[in-house]
Amino acid sequence: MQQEDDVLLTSERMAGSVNTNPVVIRRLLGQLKKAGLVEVRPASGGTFLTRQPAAISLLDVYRAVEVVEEGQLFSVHDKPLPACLVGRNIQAALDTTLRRAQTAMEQVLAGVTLQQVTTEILTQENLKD
Amino acid sequence: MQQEDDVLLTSERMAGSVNTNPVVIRRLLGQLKKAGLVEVRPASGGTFLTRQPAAISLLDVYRAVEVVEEGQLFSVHDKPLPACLVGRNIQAALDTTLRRAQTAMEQVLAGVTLQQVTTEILTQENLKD
DNA sequence: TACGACTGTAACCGCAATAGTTACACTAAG
DNA sequence: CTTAGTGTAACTATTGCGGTTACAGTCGTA
Repeated sequence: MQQEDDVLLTSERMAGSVNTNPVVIRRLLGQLKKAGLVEVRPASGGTFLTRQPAAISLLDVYRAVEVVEEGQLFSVHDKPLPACLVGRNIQAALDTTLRRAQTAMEQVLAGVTLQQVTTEILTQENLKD
Repeated sequence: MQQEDDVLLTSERMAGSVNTNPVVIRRLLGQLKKAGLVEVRPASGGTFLTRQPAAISLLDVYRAVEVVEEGQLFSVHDKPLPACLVGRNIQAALDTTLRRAQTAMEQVLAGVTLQQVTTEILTQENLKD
């Protein structure tokens, strides 16, 4: 994996590449690191994947940057009137459905790897013009 | 459908029931109306479903209040560097996958009706204590 | 061992989205 | 025509987040 011979991949370079600030990149990198997807060299820079791109799914990334808490893609009104029949039970009534919906979405992400995405990008490029 | 004999369902009542402001309710009702899900009596109040609860899916509601544009549950970085291979193509490369993920989620919502939800709520209530 | 390059993170600003609120014109049932 | 309720504009407050600055921590390297 480690591309030492390649050019050094610092947060600064990445930030420049997507028109943003290095700190934003480092924050994201921190999440990816916490999730064990990347390894970061503190001193003389450089970030590397800890696994083969074919072994990392979009769900891994999605979870890592926690677009949404493990819990709930959908969040439900959290201050219902206890006196209300609906307020008391709607959360539970909706819960399994919403959870299933979220899972269905995540399973699609789980089925696509970084490898596939990069391959796709290159394919796109060849089809240009 | 019309429950004339029942108590009048004004935005004020609904707001009180969920601890919010009548205007917030009216805004939501406006979206549901635009989607053709409800009918609202302008003068002496009252809101009614235009279809049987069994004929309204959670997806209908979800779409009506447009939690997310028809287009994209996921939005991708929109100002890529044209000079960058990845920037140029990642959107297209990810597009079909993300669309499939969103559709998978929506299909689950499409499979559940308001009827089922209300039934579920009542069931929950009976299981209490 | 000291230097320099880079990461990790706190702190702050600014912007956008949205709930909440007030106000008021519009509508229709009685 | 009166009155209760809707439709909507306008404003405020709050929240979340990208962007930015600043600086301490880390570690290859001379």
